[in-house]
Amino acid sequence: MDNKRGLVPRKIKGFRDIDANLNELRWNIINKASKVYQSYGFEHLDTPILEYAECLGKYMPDEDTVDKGVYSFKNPEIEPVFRADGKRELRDADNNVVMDHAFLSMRYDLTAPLSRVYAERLWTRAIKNQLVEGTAPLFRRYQFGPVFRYETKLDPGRFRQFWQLDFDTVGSSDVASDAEVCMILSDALKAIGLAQSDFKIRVNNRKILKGFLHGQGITTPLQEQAILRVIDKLDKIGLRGIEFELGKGRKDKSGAIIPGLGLDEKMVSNFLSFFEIFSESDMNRGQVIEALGEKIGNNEVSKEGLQELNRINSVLAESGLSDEAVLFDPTLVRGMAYYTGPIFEVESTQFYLDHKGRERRVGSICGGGRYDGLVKQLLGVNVPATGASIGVDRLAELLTLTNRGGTAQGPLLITVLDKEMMPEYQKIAKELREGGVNTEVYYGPNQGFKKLKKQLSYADDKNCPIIILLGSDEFEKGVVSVRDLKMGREIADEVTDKKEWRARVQHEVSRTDLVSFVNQLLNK
RNA sequence: GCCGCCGUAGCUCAGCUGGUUAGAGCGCUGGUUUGUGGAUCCAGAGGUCAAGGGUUCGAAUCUCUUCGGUGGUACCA
Repeated sequence: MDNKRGLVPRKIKGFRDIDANLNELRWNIINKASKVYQSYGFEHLDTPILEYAECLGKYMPDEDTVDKGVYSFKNPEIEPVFRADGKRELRDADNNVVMDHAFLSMRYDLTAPLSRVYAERLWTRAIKNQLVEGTAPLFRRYQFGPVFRYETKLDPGRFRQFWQLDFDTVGSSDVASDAEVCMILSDALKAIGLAQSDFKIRVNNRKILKGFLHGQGITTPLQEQAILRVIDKLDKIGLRGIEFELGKGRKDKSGAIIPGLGLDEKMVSNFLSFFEIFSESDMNRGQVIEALGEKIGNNEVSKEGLQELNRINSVLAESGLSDEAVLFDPTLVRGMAYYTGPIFEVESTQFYLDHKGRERRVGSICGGGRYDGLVKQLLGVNVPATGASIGVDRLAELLTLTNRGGTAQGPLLITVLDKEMMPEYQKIAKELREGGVNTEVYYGPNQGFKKLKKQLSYADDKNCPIIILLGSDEFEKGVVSVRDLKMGREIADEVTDKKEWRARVQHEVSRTDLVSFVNQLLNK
């Protein structure tokens, strides 16, 4: 029996190949957004794909395997191990430095590497206790690139490698910088090509909810998390669903039983009365602030949160961001536990039809918030930070699904009618490239007169704007046949006659005028 | 992770109350056209019916397990 392991070319589950069209879309998103980020003063930072697992804020995995959604493995080289205070290497009984293999992780977002970079720069000051809260330097950077998560269930549109496009401000506790996050997101999405009506930026402040929960006697982080998680589902399951999940639990339409948190009825009704006026309301930002003021009473944390919202509102108002563009939504939660203040989410308002004709939506395309405690794990000091991230792949998917993806433009193609004329083809190609035209000479099989058709379909598949035909006929006349495929595609529906079609798109051009003629066609 | 549905050619699917050589459309290859897109017409290649076990004289069809997909649900630093 043949028990040798075989080789099959295949892609790892949850990863994907990106074709020319998607790449064009992706880079268009990145370039447009980056320009906006730069215009606000953010600098471009890149960090490695791999980091020490401990620096990413995850627990040390005990085996070299995927741990809690993070791809990790043991570094093949050995390095000194540090003492708990981080100031020195750990020593063994003989006073030798302890060496070991560190665990490395692939980054699961761009925020954790940012805090590593920031903390690394301040490290010497921190261990000398020279770092005082409130004096940490300002650092603003943007970053994009792939991040990796080991997802166990791969829903459509959810991948194990995907791109993020982040911008963050570290070192400012002023919530005006949170208002700025909204401005940047709005500018960036518009630069990418979305209309104002295509998206809504929703804003909330964790402090308001937190204070309210405290007022209700919810104090442990675990309880808090559980309740926030339920509230997060409001727009999905509605007030009734929230009522059941906070209380006794419920059965969903598939028959699955969702256990409830078992809060008592009094508390549940308090929650409901807090949220009901905000669920599906069309209050403007000022009205939400007013309504919240009545709801939160004297709770200090909530009041602080409300004041912050107020400040954000006044900045937004002066920045021309309307109540339609940015709205305050006290029911917004967001999953991540590390957010400490204002939180943001950008929701696409677009619907699309899936292949079975069902109406669907892409949902959240950006997210972010203030995370004043993130660097603390590394430096022991709170450093304020806020920022947001555009989900590049989500957004690309949205643009594709709503037919705004576009097709990547191919090069001009020089067909090969006669192999003997290859030097001439190369010469023309060189001239065209020097004239600024992307030019490909056909190298595939099917060269020659008889196989021209194959070369033409190749050009078609590659979305080439122009093809050039040069055989002995043309050569003797000192001309080149130039076919405008781009125009050909445009008139294909109205012109059905083959000969007429060819007459309209194909031109004989003198060899000497070729480059300028081609450029004329391309710039038309 | 849990529950439901599904898994037949590169793609979309038909065939399934078990019965001889498993079909279609699109795509692909060649021809129609010894130098011209899409179209037309003709021909051809391509499948151990997801994998493995069971029931049976006989399984794409029934059954079990695994894997993969999908719709919910949970999780999402």
